[in-house]
Amino acid sequence: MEVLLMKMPTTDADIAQAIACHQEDCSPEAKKEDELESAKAEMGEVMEENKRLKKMLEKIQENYKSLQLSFFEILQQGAVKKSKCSSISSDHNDEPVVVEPELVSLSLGRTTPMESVKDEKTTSSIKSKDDPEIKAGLTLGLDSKFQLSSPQKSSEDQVKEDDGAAETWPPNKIQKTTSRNGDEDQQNHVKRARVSVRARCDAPTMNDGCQWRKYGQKISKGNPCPRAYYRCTVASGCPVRKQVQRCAEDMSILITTYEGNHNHPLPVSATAMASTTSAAASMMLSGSSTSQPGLNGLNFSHHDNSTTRQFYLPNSTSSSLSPTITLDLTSSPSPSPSSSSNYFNSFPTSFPRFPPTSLNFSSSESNILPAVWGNGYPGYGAVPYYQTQPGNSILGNESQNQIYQSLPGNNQQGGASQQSLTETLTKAMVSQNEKGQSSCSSSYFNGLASSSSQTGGSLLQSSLPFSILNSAFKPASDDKELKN
DNA sequence: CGCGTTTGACCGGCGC
DNA sequence: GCGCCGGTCAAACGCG
Repeated sequence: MEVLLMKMPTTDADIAQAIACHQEDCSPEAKKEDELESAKAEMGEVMEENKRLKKMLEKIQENYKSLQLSFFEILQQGAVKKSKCSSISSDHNDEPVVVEPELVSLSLGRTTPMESVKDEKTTSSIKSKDDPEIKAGLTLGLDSKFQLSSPQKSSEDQVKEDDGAAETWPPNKIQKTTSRNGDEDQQNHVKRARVSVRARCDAPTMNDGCQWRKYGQKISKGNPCPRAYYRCTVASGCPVRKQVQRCAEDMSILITTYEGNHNHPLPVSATAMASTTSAAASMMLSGSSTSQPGLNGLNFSHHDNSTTRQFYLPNSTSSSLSPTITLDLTSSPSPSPSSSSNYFNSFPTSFPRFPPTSLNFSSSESNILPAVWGNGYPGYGAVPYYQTQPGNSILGNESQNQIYQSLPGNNQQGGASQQSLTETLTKAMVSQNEKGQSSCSSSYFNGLASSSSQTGGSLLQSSLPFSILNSAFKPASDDKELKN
């Protein structure tokens, strides 16, 4: 690949030289014709090489997509597995070990494991024949997948999860009237995960592809900016809610907190955020089911002592009962690092089971994600929806996944954002996986904050800025989308 | 007129 | 028990 790419300018230069010689030379006509012929032949070769390169790029992109999908499946399955495993083996049993799957994994618009396995098998078997590098990447993903996945079991969990999500989120009044078991109800509340995303965004709210309806606004203590409450209106009974608030430190930073599982198929453009938050929530909850940080290789507090570039919600919307994971997608540190550091250090640390977890994916060079979320879409209606019967969430997600996979390489904005979003998370986590750590997904967090200093020969380098990934694995058309 | 937003009231959890 | 605070409800309002 690189050899071919390197070859291109030289051949072009050769052609130019030949043409120049052809123009300057005043030799007999026979010689001219010979040179002309040779130039034409070289042109033909270059064109063939171009075609081959295009094909290779397409293949690489397709394989990359399939790898991404499979990776998220691995994460989610691993999360469920881990939670079950830890709930059984944990000696911290001051609460019932029965952890309902829907509260362990925040699955926003993900696909069914079975379907994904099929896709993975077919795509990889077809496409990984010729290129050894691609093959290596695929086998990497497939190996880990086959080690981790237990499709049938997971799909059962999936069903429970989707069903349970709609039941557990209704307002407290309904919860109390429908549930007679107060402890169980409270456990549900305890295990509900939140994923908050910090991103620079000028718009009042991040455009994440879903439809939201505002149902309330509050001035919260400690932040002059009001907090807005939104409810997902893609489906009538969707339990997903989000809170949007500007950061008190930096008004340009928008903090969006997602809560709950979508019980309906998502718009294509919404799967990016959904899969990202889903994976993040799954990972954290898989770890948080073990009650002590540091157990099973899980060390959330690792971040607390590391860099000052991670932030927690200044006045976190989460009570001490709700695990919250923060995805910091801001491109630069706070304008006043010292003050912000102090400020966030003063954030209450009274998280008995769920210390707030921060993922810092920010890069000094990459400001892609906020741009995509904030301005990437002209509007909700701009991206085609996949309409299906409400309530049949699994079928809907499968179909949606098929649509997502069938997106052409030069596809819509949704595809571009999906790549940039998922690449962000994937890259950070794949780098952890390739370090040979345990298959439990929570271990992906280990050393994440210091991942920028890690080196290695992995396909997806964690030290690479995301923009490099995007430019390297995307067709030119996607780059155009990102610039918009 | 329908839909979405605004905003004050209300409710429940939690700390003192 | 009381007050504070976060979260939600629902009537009023505005806009297309």
